[in-house]
Amino acid sequence: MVTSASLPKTAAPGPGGERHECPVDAVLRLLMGPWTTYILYVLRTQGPRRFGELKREVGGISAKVLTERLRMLEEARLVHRDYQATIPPQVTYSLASRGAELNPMLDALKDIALRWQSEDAQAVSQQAMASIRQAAE
Amino acid sequence: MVTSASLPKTAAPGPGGERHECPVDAVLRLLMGPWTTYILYVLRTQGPRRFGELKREVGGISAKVLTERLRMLEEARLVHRDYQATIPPQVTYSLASRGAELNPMLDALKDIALRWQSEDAQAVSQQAMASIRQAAE
DNA sequence: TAAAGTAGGTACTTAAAAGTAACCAGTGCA
DNA sequence: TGCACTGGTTACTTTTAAGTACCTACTTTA
Repeated sequence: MVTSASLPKTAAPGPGGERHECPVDAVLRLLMGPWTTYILYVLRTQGPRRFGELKREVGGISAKVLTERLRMLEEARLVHRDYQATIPPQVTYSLASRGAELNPMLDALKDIALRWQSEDAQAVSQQAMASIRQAAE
Repeated sequence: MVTSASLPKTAAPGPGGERHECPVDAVLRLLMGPWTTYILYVLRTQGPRRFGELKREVGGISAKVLTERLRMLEEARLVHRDYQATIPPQVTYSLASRGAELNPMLDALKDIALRWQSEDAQAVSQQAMASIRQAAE
């Protein structure tokens, strides 16, 4: 068993026990599942969306998982849920202020990710060129 | 099935199919599993470490999962593996330059995470105070 | 002689997450 | 009349990830 006192503040301790010690990990756990960043991306770029619209735009997601994700994001106050008890009911989801707070971080992450991707693509194409040259000998 | 052409560049497409479309998601997938950020944290703050040391410092992790994570981080070139074929063999892991590139992003994420954590703690304590006042009436 | 440490690998089990399909109420539309 | 739309919920199945335990080969130490 891991003694929590011995763990640094940014630790992600054992899966069984005392999880929510590291705030960084807590935020990463919000973003990590499949679909989550995609949902946030749609709300960021397309603006507020109703449940059905969201489900159609995030093509392939099931209603169950979309509901789970939205509930989780709502609980973390990253998105806001507006329920109108009309018939049929009208539920609109929008990015809350906390969602917008993530933007600079996500943009920085995007810069890194794109740079690495192009570096890797370059490395792969160079490898391919090398093996073509080798085959030509 | 989702047509990849219809997906925005930051999409995290269906779990079955074409995953590695979104570079942001690709990086998040590196960081997300349990232990991963912890391993990087140890290498960032403590410097290069051997396998056994790492296993002891990341208390509670199994050799299997530590190996998996290190292999994944090595393949993504976040971590460098130095193998010395001595007897017994000596394997040292260190943070590669790509690992250091993540630092600004992780620091920004840490700022957000800590702010949210303290905000939430404050909200919880205010709620507790309110229910105490209510009980006192 | 036997245990402990080196850096893992392999097989099996378990638990969590995701996917699939059916269903709800109430109304509009053909 | 019967299907589709609204925003989900529930039960069931499948997939995936993680955990546990045991194994290697060689050396040092007690």
